Amino acid sequence: MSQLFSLAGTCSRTRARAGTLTTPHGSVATPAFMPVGSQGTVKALTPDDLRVVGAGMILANAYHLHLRPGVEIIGRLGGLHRFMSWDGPILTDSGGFQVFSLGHLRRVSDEGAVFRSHIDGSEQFLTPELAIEIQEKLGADIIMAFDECPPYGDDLRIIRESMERSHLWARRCRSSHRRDGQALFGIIHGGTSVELRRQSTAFVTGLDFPGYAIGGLSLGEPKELMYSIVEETAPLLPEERPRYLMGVGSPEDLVECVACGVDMFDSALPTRLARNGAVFSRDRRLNLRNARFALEEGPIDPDCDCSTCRDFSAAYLHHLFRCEELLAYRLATIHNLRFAARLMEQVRQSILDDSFARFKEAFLKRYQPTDAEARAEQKQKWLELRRDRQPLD
RNA sequence: GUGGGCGUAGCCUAGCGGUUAAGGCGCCAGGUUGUGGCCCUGGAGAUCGAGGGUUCGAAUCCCUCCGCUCACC
Repeated sequence: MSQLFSLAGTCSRTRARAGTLTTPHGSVATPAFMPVGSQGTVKALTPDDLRVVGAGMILANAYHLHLRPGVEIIGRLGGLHRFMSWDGPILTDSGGFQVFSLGHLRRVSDEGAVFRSHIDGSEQFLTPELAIEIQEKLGADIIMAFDECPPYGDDLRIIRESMERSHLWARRCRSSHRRDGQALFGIIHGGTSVELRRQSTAFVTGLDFPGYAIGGLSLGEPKELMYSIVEETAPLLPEERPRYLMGVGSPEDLVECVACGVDMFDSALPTRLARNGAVFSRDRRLNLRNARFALEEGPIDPDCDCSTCRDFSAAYLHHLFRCEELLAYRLATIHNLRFAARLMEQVRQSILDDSFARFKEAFLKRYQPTDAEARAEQKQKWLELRRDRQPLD
């Protein structure tokens, strides 16, 4: 397989990197945000829409597609790319996260996880080998190791046991993966413990994967805690391999974590928020359902170059959401994904110009993610937590 | 016209003698991070159709009126 990742530039004042991912279905400029399309569709959009908003790679999900329609069907229909008519790069998640978040967990052992389908309640058994087999049949360009994702708040002993199980599974994934032209990424675990993250990084990088993910974050921990773990973990990963932070995608998180040296991100947040009427703008997040938009003639973001902002007023989107019209989902999703893609483009350009540190400072100063009260609450939570956690690290 | 039923927040209802009238929808705001379009959390909003009476106490019981509705003429 040809070189998967190449560096194009680095920032002199932070750890930010710009690079290129090269896959059988095209190349992707990094840092990159990958929209989530679990069921073989980024909800409300067509592949043409995705190309227009500048989505490089998209993320599908082995768990969802295995339960429905099943990989046999997708295989007979020519694989996932052909099935969903998207000829760009695809990354599939193994389903580890879903087993532990969606499915009714029955039993987990070193062998694998027994759980109930969230669709029909049937009993399912997923092992590292099966997760790889499913992902090989789907045919994504990048696939993920099967891992365990313990909830935030578990104590250190449980996090360590879970991490060790993920390590065991990572080794089995590595040795059962056969398909050429498909890169298997290992996943670093260890919760919010810096020490466990170090151990996990040493173990997983020892298995020599073509790329590495930081998993088990963004599960309810305060943002500052997540940043500090990413800051400690990302630099330990091999410089010449791509680094993927799983499940992170708010604008401020993207900028913060690029600065720690992360190259790839995915998150349901931009698309999910869009379907609930929340959109990003240059200054802050907006809730289009708010009454104040009823007469707003301008676009939701005057700086945005997406088709939604070009053609429609905020007042019209407000109306569509009030009526629960289907077009609302599409227009808001187009905007949020364009916002994320454009943010990544600007970030990348500033890294290449070596002006990223200034860009980051200016962006974070202007962009207000949520309202002040909610942020203060988060900060308080973090301070209390830091007090309680002192003995652990 | 006669007899019955019903009038409780913008809408639909619960409460049928006992603190401060409850809930759903809607409305006003928050939240949402390896996606179920769901969901969660706050908030505002009611002279209980009007007037009179009984009672320590009435949305609740009685009387009159008004409005809606059904049946019979």
